Amino acid sequence: MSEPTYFVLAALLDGPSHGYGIIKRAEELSAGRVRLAVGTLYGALDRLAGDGLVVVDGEETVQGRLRRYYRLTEDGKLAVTREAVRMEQAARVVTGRTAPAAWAVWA
Amino acid sequence: MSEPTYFVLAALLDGPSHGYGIIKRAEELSAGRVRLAVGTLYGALDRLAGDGLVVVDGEETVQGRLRRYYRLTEDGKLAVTREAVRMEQAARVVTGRTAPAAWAVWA
DNA sequence: TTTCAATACTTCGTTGAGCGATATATCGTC
DNA sequence: GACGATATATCGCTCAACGAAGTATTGAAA
Repeated sequence: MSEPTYFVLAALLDGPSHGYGIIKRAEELSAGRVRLAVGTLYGALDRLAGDGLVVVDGEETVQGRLRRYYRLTEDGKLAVTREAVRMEQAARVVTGRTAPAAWAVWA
Repeated sequence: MSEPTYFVLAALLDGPSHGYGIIKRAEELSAGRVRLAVGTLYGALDRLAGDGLVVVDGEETVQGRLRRYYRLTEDGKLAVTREAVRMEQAARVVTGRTAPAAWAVWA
């Protein structure tokens, strides 16, 4: 899973959100580092919906603008959690050079 | 940086290695999870060499088989370390849900 | 008043990484 | 003699990322 896709899922952990809201939330969560391009976002949402990791959770019109809400499925929560663990382990390969094989015990 | 590329660099932290050795080392480091496809490996090495993150460190013929050694540059070491920190922070967004903004203080 | 930034979704086209497949070659084992 | 491990080169496909352009509303600033 790529970083943009990961942050789309992570942004939805706080509850359903719409496209633009996800972009803003991902930027917050990453301290400004991850700025999802619109093409990336909507492409990722379509893919994730196809994979059953998110579902459309209704639409709403606010001040003349359409909002389409997306919600994490249970599969989606599992996937993003597994991905976080995977990244943590991968990071430790480099950051934990003094005891590089420590995490491998539980893997 | 993608996971395959990251593990190519990580495999070289122990010292210079050749293509096939990198594949095996990456598999070890990831507890068997990361199996670099040959096309991925040599493509990544070319790219990384072009970016100055690795350099060719001599060739050797062992039992009739050519070995081309690659070595991490200082830039490469920096890049893989930065990448590890980035992944750790990204992982914490999900795993550290009880105090999600904790790391943002130092970021 | 009109222009600009923010909000909000759609779609197109390009780029490039990942990767399977194929080719070539040696060596040891079964 | 066939197969698996070791070892590199290269082609071509697929798909994610992403910039860009299009459409549309609202509010603030100039």
